[in-house]
Amino acid sequence: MAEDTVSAALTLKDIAREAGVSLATVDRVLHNRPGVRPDTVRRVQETIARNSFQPHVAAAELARGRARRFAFVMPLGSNPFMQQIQAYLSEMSAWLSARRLSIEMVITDVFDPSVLAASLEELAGGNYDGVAVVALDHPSVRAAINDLVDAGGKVVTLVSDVPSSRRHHYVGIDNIAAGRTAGALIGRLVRPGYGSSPGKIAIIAGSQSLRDHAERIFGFNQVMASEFSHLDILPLLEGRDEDDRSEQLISQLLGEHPDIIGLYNVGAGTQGVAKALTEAGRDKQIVFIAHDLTAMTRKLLLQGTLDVAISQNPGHEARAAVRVLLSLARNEPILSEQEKIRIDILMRDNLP
Amino acid sequence: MAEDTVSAALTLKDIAREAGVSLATVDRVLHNRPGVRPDTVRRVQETIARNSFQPHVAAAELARGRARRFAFVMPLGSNPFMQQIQAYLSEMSAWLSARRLSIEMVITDVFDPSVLAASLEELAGGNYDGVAVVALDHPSVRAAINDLVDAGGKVVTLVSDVPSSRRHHYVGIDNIAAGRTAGALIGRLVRPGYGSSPGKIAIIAGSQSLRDHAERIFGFNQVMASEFSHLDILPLLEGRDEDDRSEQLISQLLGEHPDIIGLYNVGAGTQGVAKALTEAGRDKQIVFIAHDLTAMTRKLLLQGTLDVAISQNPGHEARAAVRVLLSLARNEPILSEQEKIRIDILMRDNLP
DNA sequence: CTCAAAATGAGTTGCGTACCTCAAAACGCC
DNA sequence: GGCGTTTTGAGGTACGCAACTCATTTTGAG
Repeated sequence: MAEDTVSAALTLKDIAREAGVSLATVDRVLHNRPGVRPDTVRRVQETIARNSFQPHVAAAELARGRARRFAFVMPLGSNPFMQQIQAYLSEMSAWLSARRLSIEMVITDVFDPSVLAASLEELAGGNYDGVAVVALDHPSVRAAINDLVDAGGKVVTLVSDVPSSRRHHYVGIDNIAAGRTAGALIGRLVRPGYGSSPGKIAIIAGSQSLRDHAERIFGFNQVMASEFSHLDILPLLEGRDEDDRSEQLISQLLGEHPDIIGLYNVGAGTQGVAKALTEAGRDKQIVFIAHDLTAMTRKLLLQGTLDVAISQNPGHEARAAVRVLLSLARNEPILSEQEKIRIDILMRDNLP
Repeated sequence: MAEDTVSAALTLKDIAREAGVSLATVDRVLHNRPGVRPDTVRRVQETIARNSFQPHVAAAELARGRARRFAFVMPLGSNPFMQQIQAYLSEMSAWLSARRLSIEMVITDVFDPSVLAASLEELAGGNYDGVAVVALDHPSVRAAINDLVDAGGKVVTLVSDVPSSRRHHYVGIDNIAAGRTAGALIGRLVRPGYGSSPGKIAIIAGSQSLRDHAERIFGFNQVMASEFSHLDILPLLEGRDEDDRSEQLISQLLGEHPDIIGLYNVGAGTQGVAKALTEAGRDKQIVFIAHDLTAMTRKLLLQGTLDVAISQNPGHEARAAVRVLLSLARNEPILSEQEKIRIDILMRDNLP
């Protein structure tokens, strides 16, 4: 009887007692505040580790008072994937407000390095606890990100990374692997040509100068060269992610090459490409692979025009970015397995 | 100046003032405690809704004092998928203890309805806040689940569902869709036979009486019949999820049928199946699809023996189960998009 | 040994909610 | 109008930690 070792959760007070110091000292150690001898710091940390003590997040959150503010820097325009991410962020509003978190959207031209860098520099004075940014990889953007980090904020790159910066985390996929996946699928799904040619593969992107597109193209070519070298890859077309232009380019290409058996659309403009395929009456013969799951690609998958959609889950990216920022702000470990974004292969039968 | 509408977060006190009642009454309404006139209840709820007030979860968590206890009822034996789920749960220990949550594992024979039901009934007296269970669909199990629910606990079925029970949530995949996905992939990846036959497809499962296996087989056959009727599906083999037995069955089958072009393993025993394929020297010619990502299936994918692994993410299932139980216990809404388990198509190039 | 600087102890306050008690007010019924 | 019951108000305590102040002790340099 009496006070037995009831395995009730330990508190800071218990740690203080066991380490033979006062609560104030434990607090100083826990928050890296100055004025504690290295020796004492070690003793306290050891006590914490020995008991695998974890501060009660609810208590910590309540005590700190002020709410946390995050900023999301997202691109202008009507990119459906980006809009989906924003929609999922809005969907979290109840979750966020119950935790006294606020998110501010900063819509800017992320494709202009100087504009993006300026937007980021502006945030540096805003006293944000964290920033998520769809980042273009450019020296001035890198510098702006590093400034944010130096100002004490946490920075997460979203969808598009700046590996050379000191950002804390990247939430997005490996686009080279995505391109490889597209290549492997095209190579394995196409049926050998009926005529003399073994079959040609067409590829269209928004622009080669977009980093994610370039990486996908690189991965795609890698696989085609090494594993499907018998297939004939046609020169890359650039559709600028526009439906009309893409449709026109593909229509013309289909006219010139009656022996196309596979088609990979690296970027947007899928609706235009699909239209060209359908109007040429060749949507069932040509294996068509594109990116992202939208209402439109879903429809195309169900009707068989599109064979595979390679996608990254926008909801997952939105939530992962928020969770990572929150964990970073709390100095909590990140569940890296949970936050890793996968390359989803979506076909008609495994549509979510 | 003066008190302007600073958009500081509202508190219960603000709600009480605005509704013209005391804190105690708001508290009674918020927790469905008796002793409040219906009229007043409505007025308070309207005030809460109008301001879209969300109680501060951290404060609520701190105030309630006692920690939450969850139980996970998992199967005996060495099923690697189940062991992965358990491993991911262990990995969350820091996350859990920082939130004063505890998880107790209850290992039992989930394939024996009476044993499973008994284990569940035992938990009903344990005063758990929530239970996650890998559930066999059987009347006595259903009754036990309903008892848990009646006792006030939250119940989540994991991996395997009991739709007819009053469980609050199911965390797992649609196995019919998984089977359909396997069928569509086999049908599209195989190369037409070289001889007279268009090619035969072999299928092996653990047992037809396992619900998840039966559902996958159903989905597989559905797709094969409707879309790939030119392919010849061989009679189902039952390998009891054992490597040795599966290897033997497949070896024999390969000997009898030189024109097999596709092979689908519905359950476990993938290592045995792969061995039979390799030893017959036909692993590169036959399209092989199996389930789940383990160290072994990963190796088989990389070396090309296995063409596709269809999987559900065990880490996601583990975390989703915990999060759903926690949200249910807090009477918080569930982010259903987040908790939905997807059917992953894994090939060599999109391995996580 | 002296003294200033560094390190530590002791204590307070507040965060927003849950949960409880007790008294007071309002209500419904006869 | 009186009575018992129901509803409401007012208030307190506790949860574990952050953040702060101020007094006291320890330390190291000269």
